[in-house]
Amino acid sequence: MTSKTEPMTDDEIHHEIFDAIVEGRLSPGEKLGQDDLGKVFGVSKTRIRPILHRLADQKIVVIEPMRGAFVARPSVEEARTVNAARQIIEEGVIRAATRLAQPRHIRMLRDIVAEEQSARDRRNGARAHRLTGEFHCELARITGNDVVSEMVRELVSRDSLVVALYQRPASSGCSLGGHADLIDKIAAGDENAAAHAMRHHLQDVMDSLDLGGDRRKSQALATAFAHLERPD
Amino acid sequence: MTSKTEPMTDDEIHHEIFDAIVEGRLSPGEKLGQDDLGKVFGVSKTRIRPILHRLADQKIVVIEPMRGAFVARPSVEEARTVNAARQIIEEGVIRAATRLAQPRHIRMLRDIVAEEQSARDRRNGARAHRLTGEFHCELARITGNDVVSEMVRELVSRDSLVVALYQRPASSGCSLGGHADLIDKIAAGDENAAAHAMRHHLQDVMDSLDLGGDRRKSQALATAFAHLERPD
DNA sequence: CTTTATCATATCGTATACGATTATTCTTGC
DNA sequence: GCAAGAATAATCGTATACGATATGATAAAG
Repeated sequence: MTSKTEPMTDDEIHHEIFDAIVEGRLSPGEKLGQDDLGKVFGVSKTRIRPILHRLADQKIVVIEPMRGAFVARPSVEEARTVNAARQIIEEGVIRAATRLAQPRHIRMLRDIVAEEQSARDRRNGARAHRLTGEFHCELARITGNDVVSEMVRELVSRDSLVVALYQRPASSGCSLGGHADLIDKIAAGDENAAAHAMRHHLQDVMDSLDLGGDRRKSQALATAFAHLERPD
Repeated sequence: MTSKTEPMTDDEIHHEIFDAIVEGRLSPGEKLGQDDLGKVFGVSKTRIRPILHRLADQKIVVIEPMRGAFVARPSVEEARTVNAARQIIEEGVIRAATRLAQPRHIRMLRDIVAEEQSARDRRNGARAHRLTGEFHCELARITGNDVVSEMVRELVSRDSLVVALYQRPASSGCSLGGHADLIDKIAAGDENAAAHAMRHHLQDVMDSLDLGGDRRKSQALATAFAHLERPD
């Protein structure tokens, strides 16, 4: 299996690492050694390096020069920025989706929410979280525009790291009603209401996080010890 | 100067090639040989390759396996998709910008339009085109959100290639009124009007292009038979 | 016993070298 | 004379090798 003969393509390796990060198999801050990854996939560093850089472009990996690559640990400020970006971008998306939505799209979205609910009932937080992201991606797909879908996908994946870092222990079911509400507004064809609901939904998600905590002390000592005011 | 001692960073090389493409110094379809670029920047292929892949991720370069990298030559379908994406994304952007715009922002936008007009009067099409893109980027910057700015920047750069390929010879001054109109709507604080104007402005830009023609074919043939004759 | 300086190790970043694939050119047959 | 096939040249993709830099340990000084 993982012994010898694997002509694994770059995209496959990328996708493998990408999923491992977004699905939480790799925790924020974890080191991603080039040689280690090369051994895992049976290739040399030469092919790993560009992939890590690509992941760094997607902001789910951080490369510290001469130190190595690590799973990104988004700062509180970055978390807020990504969420704000989603509020701006996805407002346009849901408006377009509302204009274009057809019955089958509505059904698909409702199916996802149902699965999401089911996963939560089973205490399967990982799956529920994945479906939450998928909901927004499928919503973007209604536009029929691959460029838009890809951008939303990128934003959602970055948000995955944010919730992985800052989610409150017992707050996994907060955004459920939000999605159902969005679907209702879309089904009703009320563009303004849908846009409004989307902004508030995303804001709710952000408010449900435990920002301002000392969660990221280990990462950015600069901010953790900002009160010391060390003169440069 | 360009002889020996240049510790040029990867980002600098990337930015150099990026600008050369967006500003039209490198035409769509042009080959980007790894060894050639390496010689130009005084480094080895090893550092060029990841940069080309990064440009490929940004969709302004195409990498054909075992063939090499070329400046992207977006198809008509891709051109339409990118424009449609801009209509969706930038609607959200201009709505946010309208909510947040302050007098200094309005002045900045007007300055850009003025420069744009000036460049057009001087028949400086290249500069005018660059300022057109900058207008949309600055508009995105009003949101104060780097993620949003970067996304708009990416879309605008892709559109640069589209107009480089499909722009009608004598249609360089079509979108001027559009920008001024957008500013008026923003200054008036009328979010819906601004969003509407943005969609139509981008649609106008698209309509002003010469799609559906055989521009793609003739360009390809032109380069293929460049050594034979000049039909121009 | 703490602190600082030095050394060893491990990992990253880059250049070079080699095999694989494609484009081009030349030859040969029709 | 033209077309098809083979050999050559050029370029891409990958692995290996080497130099540079940061981390951790060890030893010496206070």
